[in-house]
Amino acid sequence: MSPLELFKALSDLTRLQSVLLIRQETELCVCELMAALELSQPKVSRHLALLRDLELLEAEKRGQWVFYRLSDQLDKWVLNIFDQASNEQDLTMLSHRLVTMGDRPERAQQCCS
Amino acid sequence: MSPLELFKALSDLTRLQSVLLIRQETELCVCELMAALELSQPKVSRHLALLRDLELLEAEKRGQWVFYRLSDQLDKWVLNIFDQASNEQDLTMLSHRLVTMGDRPERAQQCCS
DNA sequence: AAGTTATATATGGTAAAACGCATATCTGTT
DNA sequence: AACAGATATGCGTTTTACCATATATAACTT
Repeated sequence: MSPLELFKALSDLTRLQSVLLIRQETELCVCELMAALELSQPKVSRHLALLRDLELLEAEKRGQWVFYRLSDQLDKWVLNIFDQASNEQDLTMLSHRLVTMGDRPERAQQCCS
Repeated sequence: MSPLELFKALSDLTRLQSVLLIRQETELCVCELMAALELSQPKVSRHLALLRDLELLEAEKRGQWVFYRLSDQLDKWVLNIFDQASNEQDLTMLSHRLVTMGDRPERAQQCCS
């Protein structure tokens, strides 16, 4: 992954929002991103496939859903750039649509204190 | 300047190299960038104009030359992203072509200790 | 003033990216 | 088995980005 490849990957609003929202939420499935971004399924799926091919995202199929999360291979400089962008990019509207969406897939508890 | 606008600006190799080389050299004129990047004059000029319109670069005409440098209005997060990219982008070949180019415009001394 | 150098921009062509729609696949359900 | 939901992909179209060439402008030189 070169800086140029990263900047190309993030130079589309759908992909930028997808990456930053996934980073914030740890993982999201396609239907959750459809709801948050208010976009069609093929459009979301195609952009996620592109990010997966670049190894920015990893996909895991669980039942009928495919969950995407940040690759655990990401270099620090990539994560630093995500951080800088996150501080400038407002995700509150997207998060809100996530919380209020219907039929959100349930997930195992991340924490059991 | 939004993250999306910045990533679009940096998602082209000519623009990415121009910005990082200008950042390293403080300022460069069009003919120096032509020599360093080995590109045609209209190509360099057009990409610099785009970066200037986005207010990433400032242009100053001095005699027959136009010198470009980073805008002094840049937010910290933008500079941080430049830093992260600089660490990953090799500019040694470009710097070398700068040093060895013929008819390089002379500049006032930056320092007079 | 005529020529040369440095830079900017207009134009038209080409290639890449993104899109919408249709469809295929896979999983779970009745 | 039939159906419904979730995801991926094939395909034709549109949009966008980039480029090369030509030309315009400004400054310096002789």
